[in-house]
Amino acid sequence: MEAFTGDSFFEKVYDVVRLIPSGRVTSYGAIARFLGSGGSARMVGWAMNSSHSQLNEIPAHRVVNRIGMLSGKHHFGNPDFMQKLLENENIKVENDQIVDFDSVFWDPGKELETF
DNA sequence: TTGCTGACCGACG
DNA sequence: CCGTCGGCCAGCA
Repeated sequence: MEAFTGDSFFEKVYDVVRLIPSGRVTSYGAIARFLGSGGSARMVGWAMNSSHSQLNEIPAHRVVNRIGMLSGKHHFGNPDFMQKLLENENIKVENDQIVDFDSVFWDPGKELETF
């Protein structure tokens, strides 16, 4: 995948997040592990925090923690905005948690295993 | 330059 | 089962 030409860890994260198809979600740890950083899942979240800085729109609402909880909803300006976006993609959210998370989970390492 | 913080995760008791 | 702790690394005061 020549798409992953990002020099920094952040740009790689942005690339992966952008590749998340509509109606699917992934976790910070999955992205971190896919990038080979393993335990640096926090950096993925931090990259999301800086994602507003990017000119490209980052679908950060498709990135949640490993249990499918909308841990970062408070960073979307309005807490309900993230859930709204997910519901707009046929992803059910209940009590700040994605319903049937296992079905909508998108693993970069699995979907992009050719990498 | 040093040190604290953070949208996480896994291990341990 | 549930609370706690360490590690990961880039920004910022």
